[in-house]
Amino acid sequence: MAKSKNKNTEAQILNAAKQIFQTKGMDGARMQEIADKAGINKALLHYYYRNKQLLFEAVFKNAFSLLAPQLSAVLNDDSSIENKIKNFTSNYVSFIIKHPYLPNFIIQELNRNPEFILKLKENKDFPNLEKFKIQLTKDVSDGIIKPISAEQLFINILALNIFPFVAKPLIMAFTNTDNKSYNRLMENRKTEVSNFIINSIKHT
Amino acid sequence: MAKSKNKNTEAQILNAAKQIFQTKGMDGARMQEIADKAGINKALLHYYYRNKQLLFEAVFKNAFSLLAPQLSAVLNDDSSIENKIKNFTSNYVSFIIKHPYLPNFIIQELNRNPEFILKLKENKDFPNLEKFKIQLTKDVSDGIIKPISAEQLFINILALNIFPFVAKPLIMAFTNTDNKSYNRLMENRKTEVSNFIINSIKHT
DNA sequence: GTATAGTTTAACTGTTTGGTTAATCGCTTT
DNA sequence: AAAGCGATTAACCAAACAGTTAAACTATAC
Repeated sequence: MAKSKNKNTEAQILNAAKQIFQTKGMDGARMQEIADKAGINKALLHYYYRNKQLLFEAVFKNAFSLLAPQLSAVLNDDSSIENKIKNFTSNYVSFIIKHPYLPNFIIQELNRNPEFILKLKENKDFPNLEKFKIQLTKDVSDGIIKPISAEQLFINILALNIFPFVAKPLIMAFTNTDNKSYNRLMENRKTEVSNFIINSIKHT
Repeated sequence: MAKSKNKNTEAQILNAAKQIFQTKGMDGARMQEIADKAGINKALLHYYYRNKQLLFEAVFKNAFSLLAPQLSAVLNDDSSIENKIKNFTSNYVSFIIKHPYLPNFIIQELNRNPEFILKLKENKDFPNLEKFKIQLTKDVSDGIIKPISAEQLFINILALNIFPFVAKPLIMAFTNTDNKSYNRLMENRKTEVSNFIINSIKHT
């Protein structure tokens, strides 16, 4: 079984590392805990991934490669701005439910080490605003959409969708909600948020 | 000089701890590094604050006590909803410039330890939505503002204002901006964001 | 069946880290 | 001037930690 276990253990390690790193961060994670969660010896971690930093980077890149396509969808598909916003908003909530710790993990670790994103930017799949910018400029000059820069609109879309999950404990406290009703709030946002954005930018 | 230095060192420690904890987080911070930054011996940290956890809590509570009044302003002053949004949005950007690491620090540490907010909720100054809710309900039934729940609107206000600072490295990469032009973007948001919100919710 | 090569482990190492201790310093009081 | 006391330090300690090593295990090739 040894050789067939090969790929299996490697994936098991990555999966365990994902759980630990995404909840505790690079500094809070312990190699021993990852090994325990993967059900293997600690030395085996170093056999597959040479050290903590490399294991972390594998997890981080993997996480980012899940998030990036979600964003690229808003920026590069061929539908109208209005539809892009609608689709992204409803899809993103579903996406997050599958990967609840992901956005916070990425944001937290990028703040700890901002140079890290330079490596990611070299990738050709890295989200790019150009197409979105052209489309928006056209819609604005056509009078479909009120004047707004692509950067500001993009920031607003990200903010309204991502922030409620990143700041979940804080917002739960302010709004006095438990987990169940918070999830209901988030479920409502699938349509609330896109209406909110479109209301704001669409010419009447 | 010893007794006069008393209050001075305690504040120096808290200040150094603030800088280290807010940039590196609880797990990434080192007691030695805090001592060095405060210009004192490591044992003196334990003399004033018994251990790392208590020193951290002092820093955290201090940070939260700066943020809370900013939020309470939106919720409890007597101006119109429109003015609240305008004021908060422009004030918040100025506030952040003075305390750039603060929102991220609070969000990050609350995610690491969500039970921590329970202690804070006991405080009577803890931001409360009740007044805001009543005001909004009235404005909605008076036809001044389009139907929206207080929770959703409050989340939107926080998201649009706070997220760009929390996710700064990520957004800088997506929008291809350096520090200078990012700050310009943020400066523009002082008016952009409040217009964006008011456009969306105000009845025409 | 045994040599080979990749996989896995137990045990170990060196260093970092939070925290302690006992001594010293310097001001104030008497 | 010396006793008293809070503030400060150097030196130390035990635990936790990332990483290493050398041996054992297991499937396959010959």
